Amino acid sequence: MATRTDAPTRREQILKEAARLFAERGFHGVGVDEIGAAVGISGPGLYRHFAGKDAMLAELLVGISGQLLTGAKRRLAEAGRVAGSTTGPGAGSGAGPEAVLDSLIEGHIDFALDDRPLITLHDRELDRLRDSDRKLVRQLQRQYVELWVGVLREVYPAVAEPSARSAVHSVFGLLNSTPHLGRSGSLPGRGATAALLHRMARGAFAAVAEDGRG
Amino acid sequence: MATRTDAPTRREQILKEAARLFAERGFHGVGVDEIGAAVGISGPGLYRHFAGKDAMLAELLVGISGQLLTGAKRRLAEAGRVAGSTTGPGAGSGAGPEAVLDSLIEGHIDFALDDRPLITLHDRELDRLRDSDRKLVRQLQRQYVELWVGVLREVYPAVAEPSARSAVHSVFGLLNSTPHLGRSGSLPGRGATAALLHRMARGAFAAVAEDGRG
DNA sequence: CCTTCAGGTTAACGACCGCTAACCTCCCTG
DNA sequence: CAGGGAGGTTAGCGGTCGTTAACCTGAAGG
Repeated sequence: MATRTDAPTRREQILKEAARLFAERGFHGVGVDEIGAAVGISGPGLYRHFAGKDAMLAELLVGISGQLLTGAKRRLAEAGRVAGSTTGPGAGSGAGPEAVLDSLIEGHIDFALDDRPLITLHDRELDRLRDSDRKLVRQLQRQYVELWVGVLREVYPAVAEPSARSAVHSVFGLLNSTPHLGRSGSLPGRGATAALLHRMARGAFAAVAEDGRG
Repeated sequence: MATRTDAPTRREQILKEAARLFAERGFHGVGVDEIGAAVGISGPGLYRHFAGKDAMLAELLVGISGQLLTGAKRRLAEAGRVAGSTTGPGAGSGAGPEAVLDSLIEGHIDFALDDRPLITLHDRELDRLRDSDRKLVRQLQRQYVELWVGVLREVYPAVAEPSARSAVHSVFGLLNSTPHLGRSGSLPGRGATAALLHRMARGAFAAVAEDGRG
């Protein structure tokens, strides 16, 4: 998460290209030879860096989920509040839950715009993992969702928990739609796109609250 | 689109099971033997009904896109208005564009809730098609999107066209999130889920209009 | 009763894929 | 200047997959 200035290592190159290829053609649709070719080496040379094709996917997916969760926790902490305590409502100290929600949305949008292949993989190739890895990824994802649900219900206390959870999943679907927004074509600049997505996410959440005790 | 009462033909069984399997494990992740086993026959027996595995996927994707577009056109026509004319604005006769938008949303939600595997395939396995089929599907999808964009801009005339198109894609992402909403688990009933999604879609669109000349 | 044909079956082929084995070649270090 | 490990290479094995070939069967029709 630290700002990197040095050149990317071979391992990172491989992961990046593998992510792009997996997103484009699916995990089973890409051969190890193609991944190797994408970084200038060929075929089995990858096995000097990874235990196998599965290991690349696992590292990608665990990395994505962990990065999302870590970023969200950091943003929640930066708001000067205490996260994760399930002890009950009313514990919020101050610093505007609305601002925290905005920060979460902003973070997710940044990720969706900067790492489109990863966001594609994230909800597409999960079932191709070994059981243990899949469980880990799902656990990280669940924590991420629950973190959002908690913040959302502080902003809109009237919304029941199942509705809040569904709403969060749906807004993820909205924010993760970036790969479909013109292949770097007509979209009116990154900033405008981010602003648009942010406004829509807030609008969708607000609509849940209007008569939203489901 | 007519209401069917007779038993499904073997071809339809195959398509349905293939859709489910493709959605679960990806096109390349499913073998023809599995598809055959899912309908009680085994392996190469499928070739009495389809030219090959690719043909099944093609028929599924073309069918989905066509069904969505046809349904949307019908709903637009049922509102007693004229569709598709690019001759300019101001041609709307009456019957509330808001109602048309609601009808489009309702139709898409019905599809997303009733045919989750298909909605998953729809934006996931498109690149596995032969060029001609892929072009056809993309053309149908584009018409569908443009139809939505037209209706949306009648409801919110201040929204610029690129913003409207992005907004439509994003709302599709929201509505298509149904596969992630609990594997038939805790979601509070089909009707409530549909209503929630509908409200969120409207809220997202409304938020585009608020200061939304992007 | 014979034919035909739709809709199956199993066997097998050829291609491809993930992975390993064996080998090579720098470059760094003592 | 050894030498050893990091990071490549090519050859090839074993398994899987899509597809075809050849054969079977039961029901419909004249």
